[in-house]
Amino acid sequence: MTTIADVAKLAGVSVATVSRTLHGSTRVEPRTRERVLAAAAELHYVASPTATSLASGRTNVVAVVAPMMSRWFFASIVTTIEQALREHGYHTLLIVLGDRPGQEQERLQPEMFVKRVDGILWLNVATTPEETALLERLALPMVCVGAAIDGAPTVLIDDRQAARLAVEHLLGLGHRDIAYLGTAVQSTAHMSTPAARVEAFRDSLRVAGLPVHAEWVLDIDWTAAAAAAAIEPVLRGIPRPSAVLAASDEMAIGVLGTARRLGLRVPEDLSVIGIDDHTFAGVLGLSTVRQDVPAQGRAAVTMLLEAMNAEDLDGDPVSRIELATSLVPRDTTAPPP
Amino acid sequence: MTTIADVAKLAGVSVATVSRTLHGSTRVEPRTRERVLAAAAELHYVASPTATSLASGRTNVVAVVAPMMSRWFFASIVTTIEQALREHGYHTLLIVLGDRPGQEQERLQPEMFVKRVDGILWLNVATTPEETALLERLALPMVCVGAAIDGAPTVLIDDRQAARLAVEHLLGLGHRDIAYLGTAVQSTAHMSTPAARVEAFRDSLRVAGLPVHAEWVLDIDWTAAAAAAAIEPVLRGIPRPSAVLAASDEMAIGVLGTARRLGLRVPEDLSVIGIDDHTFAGVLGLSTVRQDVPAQGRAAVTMLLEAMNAEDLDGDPVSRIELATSLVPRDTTAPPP
DNA sequence: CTGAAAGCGCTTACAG
DNA sequence: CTGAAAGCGCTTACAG
Repeated sequence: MTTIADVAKLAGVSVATVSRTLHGSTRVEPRTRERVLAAAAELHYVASPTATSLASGRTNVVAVVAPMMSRWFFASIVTTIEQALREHGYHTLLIVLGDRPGQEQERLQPEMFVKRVDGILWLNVATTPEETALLERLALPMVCVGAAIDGAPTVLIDDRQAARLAVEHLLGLGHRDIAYLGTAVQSTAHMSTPAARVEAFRDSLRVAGLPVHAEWVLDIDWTAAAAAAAIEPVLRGIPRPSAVLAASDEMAIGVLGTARRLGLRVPEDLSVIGIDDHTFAGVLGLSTVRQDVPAQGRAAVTMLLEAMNAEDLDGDPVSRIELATSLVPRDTTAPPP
Repeated sequence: MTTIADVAKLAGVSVATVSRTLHGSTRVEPRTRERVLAAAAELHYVASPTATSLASGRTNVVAVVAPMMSRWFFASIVTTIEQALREHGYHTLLIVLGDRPGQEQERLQPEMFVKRVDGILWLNVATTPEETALLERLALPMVCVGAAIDGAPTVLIDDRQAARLAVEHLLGLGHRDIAYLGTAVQSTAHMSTPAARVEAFRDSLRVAGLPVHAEWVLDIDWTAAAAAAAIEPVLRGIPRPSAVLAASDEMAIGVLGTARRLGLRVPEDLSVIGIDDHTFAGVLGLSTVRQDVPAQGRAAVTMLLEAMNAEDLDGDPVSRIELATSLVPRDTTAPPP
């Protein structure tokens, strides 16, 4: 591999001058600058990031921590984040943690971060107290998306509004018997999204003077398969709900599947609405509440860049960005039978 | 941050001894070993990966290059890969390239890899000749999944078999008029999967003595939305196919959506089959041909680890792993009307 | 078994 | 504007 010394020799200057013309703040005489650039190009010189980091103290790497990639939200936001970071000269170290905190062994290791990354983007991962403590001890610039950790800046959507929009849509259609999928499970107990959505669901019914059917509020793990299984007894029951609100489109798709298997027509016999506006929502005609995932990713990156470039590492701006959501009615919701 | 010198001082030994007891091959006297370990623990010492890399020449980082994260295949395989790499002490640098080669600017930069990673996992990304040349110049250990690049080891599925299984399933049911979605688009022209699948489709019909309806073989970009749009005129046409084979489940889901909108019952009026066994396939009752994505990810990691640890960097084993697929008939395929 | 020292490839004050 | 030199925090022969 060619080093800075090779370039210096070919250009007939010192390594310091090479370093300066390549990134330096100081001025370099145009002619020597050209010589250096030519030599670097000729040798296909690429500075060793490892040496650069050691000397400069910055790694230009950001850790992106997600509980999984297989869910639409994470796949989408990671794509946006990786591109936004790259535009700003940062590389993305991906850490997929799994969504069950405190399993067999510690999921989070200091080695993942210490002196390896300049900052952390924490995506909707529930933490144990030990993990929170570790992150605090790390004292790295960090921005959370979805789940907030202690005093870290956070970007999220207005989860209460999202659920409220969905409920109000169903109420407006005339529904009174509404099932809900996706309360806070054990593994997400520390996260605000599941709790906020189900609370808003309950509140909206209450405001409308309607009862909440406790046995129709289901506590499952936010996958399509779990939703499909959990909703079956409810849809077979008598009476059964005339509408289902799923806290995510993936769960809503599971409900669609079960309705089809049971011979229930959607929306004639059953209305179904989700939250997300998943890639498949349009194609399947799924009514939903849309959240702008790329916007969340870009906002998080912007906030992290600010935090990493902040002079004083103490002055927590404790910023918080909350994005609005919007109703997208499609074909799976209609007045009750 | 605490350094190796801090640990050495606290333990009353030299930094060399600390380094040795922490990773060294050489023996260290049990008592000094204990002192060092205690000191390291007390100080929460974590070696600077940057300094370690510079001194040792290895980064313990692998670049994972994917065209996107938003497709099921990539989300799934990246999850597996990240975990497999971590188990072996490697970190994952994620690079999302976009699926259109040769856009505005070069997608691939030497800076992404040079002296930054020990190896590359190349996931199904079509390359331009310039990109291939760059990768060759890099001379890094590399394993490809899906798309093969020059002499690099590759893991893929038997694409011809996958398409054949699907066609034979439809033929067995009595279908003779079959549409096909997902031939090689411009952006995937250099990749073997799209071509292999459509060729196997054609061959299978030919073997059965059936004609291929050219206007029913559609060239789209492998998304559900594109499939939903492209299949519409075909399903509205007279005559129309009695079955659709989509080269991916995501496209098949798009077809399901359009069939529903047009009031076509599946499978009574139209059979639909995909390839993948996507997370949603079970829930939606989609017949498909299953590919084992985690197995592909694990195989790729194993091959890359071997390549990175190989003594002689020249002896290309040019290995190639081809995994079989299996038919998973569900509810969306039935005999033609 | 252990320490002193060179070296990995950069950056960055400090002189000039 | 440019160079010599120290320093970033490790690893690894080389002596002892």
